[in-house]
Amino acid sequence: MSRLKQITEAVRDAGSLGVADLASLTGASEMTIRRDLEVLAAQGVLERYRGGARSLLLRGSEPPFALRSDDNTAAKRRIAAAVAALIADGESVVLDSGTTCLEVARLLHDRRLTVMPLSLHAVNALSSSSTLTLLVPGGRPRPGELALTGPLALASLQALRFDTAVIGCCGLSAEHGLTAFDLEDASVKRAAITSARRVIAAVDASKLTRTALAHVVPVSALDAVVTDAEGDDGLTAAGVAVVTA
Amino acid sequence: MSRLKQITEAVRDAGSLGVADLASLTGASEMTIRRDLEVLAAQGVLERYRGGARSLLLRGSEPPFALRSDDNTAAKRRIAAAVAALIADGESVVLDSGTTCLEVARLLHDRRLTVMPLSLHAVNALSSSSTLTLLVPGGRPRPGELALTGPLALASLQALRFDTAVIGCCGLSAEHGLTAFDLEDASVKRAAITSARRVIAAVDASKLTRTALAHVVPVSALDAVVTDAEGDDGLTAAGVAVVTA
DNA sequence: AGTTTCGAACATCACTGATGTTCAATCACG
DNA sequence: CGTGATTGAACATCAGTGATGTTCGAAACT
Repeated sequence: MSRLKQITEAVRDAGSLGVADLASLTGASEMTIRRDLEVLAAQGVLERYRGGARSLLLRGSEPPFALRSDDNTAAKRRIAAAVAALIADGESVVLDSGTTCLEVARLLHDRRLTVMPLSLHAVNALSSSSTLTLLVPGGRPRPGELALTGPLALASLQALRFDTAVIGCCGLSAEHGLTAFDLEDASVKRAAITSARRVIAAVDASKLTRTALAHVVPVSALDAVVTDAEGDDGLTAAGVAVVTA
Repeated sequence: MSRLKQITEAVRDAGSLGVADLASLTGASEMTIRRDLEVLAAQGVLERYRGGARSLLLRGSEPPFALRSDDNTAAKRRIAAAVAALIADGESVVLDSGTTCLEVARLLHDRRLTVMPLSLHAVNALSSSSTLTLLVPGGRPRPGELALTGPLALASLQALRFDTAVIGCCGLSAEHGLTAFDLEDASVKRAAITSARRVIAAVDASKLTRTALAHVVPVSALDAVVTDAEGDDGLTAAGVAVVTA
């Protein structure tokens, strides 16, 4: 686990912690801890005060992109590979924001497809491809996440029709459907789903036990769920094809 | 001058050249030349054949972004600084693609503004800013240049009104107005100009003696031209404020 | 006023990317 | 079909960059 994440979690669990505590916890020097706190404060994870820092992470909010991106990479890669295998050459694909979908983007780099990613991270991963047609939606990028949101993003999606939408999420259950932490994200996801003929949700196991604030769609709107979990949680019963990566 | 540019120009001037020639010209090993040719071929600058490469650069086309970006940086920085000084805090700005405008973007990073850049390079330069409101237009990024074009870009621009447009170009003269190499770019520039109350053109000296294929607007559509050249070329007579950086 | 904390500046180190060298495989041409 | 030139993969080397630690003067609490 990276030191940044270690600090984030220690501060979150304790509410607030001193620089010296964090230094002895991580084994790094106090100067390094201060530099880390500066980075995390810039990301909005915590707030510094003289001598330490206090957490700003609320329950129900999401840790920032940079800290999630190397979480569980193995599972994400497997899920992404399974998703990529479901996509046929020549298709047009809208690709959601989030770390799992970013892995999907990397796998699509040399494919022959039309892709519209909903986050600038994925746009950057794909912008050097010479084989695929890249479409950028408009919008206001959310800091850190770089997910495109707002009326421009919705308008871009409404103007187009895709063969497939690949959607990530923060929570998924047969009961509560697909949920997201951010309200704006939720409406973008919904617009993406509406614009696509087929909807694939890419969901790692941890999301299947979680429900987030914003409801996006019921599971009946999904055609397939790709996950690394064993349990099914009633998804098949709801008429969704579950693919285990 | 970078070795890549040296190779590009030597091949362009000779039509085609051998690997050994390029190695002795640049002082690098043949292996390095081969790797360079691979890069340049991927950018569409030239075409490789066994033993050498032949140029693909047509007269009237533009060398790729990566080769222009560290050309004349001093002049670009000065122009960019003068442009940034013309923009007041709180304004909304649409920022054209191109290397000069990318320098402007870097200077706007910590300002309090609303900015919509028309190229992904500038988007990336600004996406880490916490002070400004960043808007991304939709569109299809042109390879290399990463300038956003097409109906989505036009729609994004038509949906908004800006205080200021900062426009780069490939050619500018009192007689032929503002011109660009790429037709799609030209319509995006025109849409940006139409959506803005005030139009500033950022133009280095080399552009003032050049005219490109696509006509964008006459000089009368410009409010100010920021340049590093001494000569005026009849711009002032056409009613444009000329700022010499 | 005294003590603690902070951050700028420099030193150090690991790592990445660029370049060169070697050599087996491939290609073009006679 | 053979021969010599050309290519690119693999490894070695080196410089530049980024991360970390140390020091020390300045700033902030008590």
